[in-house]
Amino acid sequence: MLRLLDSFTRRKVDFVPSEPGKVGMYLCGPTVQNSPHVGHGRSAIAFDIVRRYLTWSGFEVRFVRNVTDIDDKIIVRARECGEEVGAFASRYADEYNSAMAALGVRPPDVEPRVTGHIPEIVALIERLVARGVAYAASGDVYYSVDSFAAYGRLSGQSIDDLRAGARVELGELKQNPLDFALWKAAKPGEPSWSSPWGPGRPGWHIECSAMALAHLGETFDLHVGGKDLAFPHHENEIAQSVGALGEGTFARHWMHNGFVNFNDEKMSKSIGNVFLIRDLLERFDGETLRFFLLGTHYRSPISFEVFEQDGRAVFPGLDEADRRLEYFYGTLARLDAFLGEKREVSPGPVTAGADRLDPAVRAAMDDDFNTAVAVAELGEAARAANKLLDDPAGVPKDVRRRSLARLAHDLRETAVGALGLLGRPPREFLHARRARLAAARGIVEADVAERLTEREAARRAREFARADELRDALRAQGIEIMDTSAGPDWRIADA
RNA sequence: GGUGCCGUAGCCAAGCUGGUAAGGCAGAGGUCUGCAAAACCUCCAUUCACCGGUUCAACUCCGGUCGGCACCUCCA
Repeated sequence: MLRLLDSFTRRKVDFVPSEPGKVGMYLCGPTVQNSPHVGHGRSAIAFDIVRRYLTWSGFEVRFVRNVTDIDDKIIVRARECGEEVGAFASRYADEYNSAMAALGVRPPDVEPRVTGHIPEIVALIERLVARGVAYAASGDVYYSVDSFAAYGRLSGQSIDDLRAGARVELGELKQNPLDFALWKAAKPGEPSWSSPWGPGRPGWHIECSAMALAHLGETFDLHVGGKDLAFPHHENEIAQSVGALGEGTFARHWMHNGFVNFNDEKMSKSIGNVFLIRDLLERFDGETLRFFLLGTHYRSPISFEVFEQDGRAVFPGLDEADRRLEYFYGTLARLDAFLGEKREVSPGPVTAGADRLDPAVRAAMDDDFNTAVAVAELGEAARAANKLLDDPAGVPKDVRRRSLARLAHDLRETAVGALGLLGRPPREFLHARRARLAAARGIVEADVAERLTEREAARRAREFARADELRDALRAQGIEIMDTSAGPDWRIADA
């Protein structure tokens, strides 16, 4: 039974979708006004995992992730760039999607855009006005938080608490400083759509209500997003949706992911400690970033440590993740080499531990998507595989082969199904990694191959002194030679 | 001021509907190897910021203290 921590009730609950076997899920996607940073990646990956695991568990998931392609900042930024708003937003939406693809995030089933849902938004606002929970003022429309008794429940605050801390100056149009805009009257030169209140555009929160309702219906199972969206964004979404449709509508459960912190402080554009995904991708494989992020539970803050060494940024966590991924893919490569073409798992007994990965990963994921434990289980399985590969003593041949086939199969199956990891041919990852590290150190791969051949000749002639000399020379460059039964191979030594 | 989160070995990080500390990195020793590397094996927290309380039993529950972070304004 899958259990998840519902951030609305702050309790772990059994997850039972309203319609058996089917799940409707909404994630607040990006406001496309800038290049995506690690925090965007974490959120996208965290919920990609939720979606993947639900799907892998047999649910039919309808996953909606919107693109907010019109808002104040987009207008300002587009103007700064001298670009037309629509083209500007599209450009960043494309960048977002390609960055997420590099992180192994699968595209949503539906990717609605705000500008494609103006009629739905206007209709929802009209409904709120008709119900008396929203009011028009000089071409704007505001939501009256006082009309919604449950306002603040998601974020655990009362209207009074919020009002006390509100830093917003009381705009004369708002009846309560906490009231928020559903519709904003157009200022000269801004993109606008016609509405019963005159030309304008949607406020920040209404679009998610409208698009979620449009694509998932009046009630759906999961609404997810970053912790920072809980207030006011998600709070307002609830107010709008329940305000328009009544009690018991909208999201049944809420999930929020934690932040990525930089040296223990939240990444923030104003502090200037934001790490762009595209910059990190120049140095690390997208899968490495994903692996690193999955090492921490989605609700916990991730400390993204960075320090400078020899004038160059060093990311210890990413380096470690990269090395670990090399281990996993290396294990898969060994398994593939052993199994050859016959990789199917035959029925019959396997060694102790060779069949525990699948249930262990499911148990971990069933407990509020504990990816850290799932990854640890992957490690246990890889170790068991390597051990059996290294030391066949005492294990009947057929049992050994079957166990290794099972391990190879489950390693991939669970890693891909639950975590979106280890889905590539091992050689591809291994060679890409080596090439990347080699390039960073100015090592020419062809030169290494040449020296390796030279050393092999020396070894064959049993001129070990000469062979060792060549190896030491390569090691001085940070290259490690690995003599295997299939001939010499090499890797970049760990820093 | 209001609200919420966090503090587990040198570092990263699970566990927290109570029953006696997963995993990874680093480190030490070992197996394998012509020598190595990789891989594998063994060791590495009598203790979970601190102080009280509840309990037969607390890292896990309650109260308090200290320290850190976040939200209340745009933010994944």
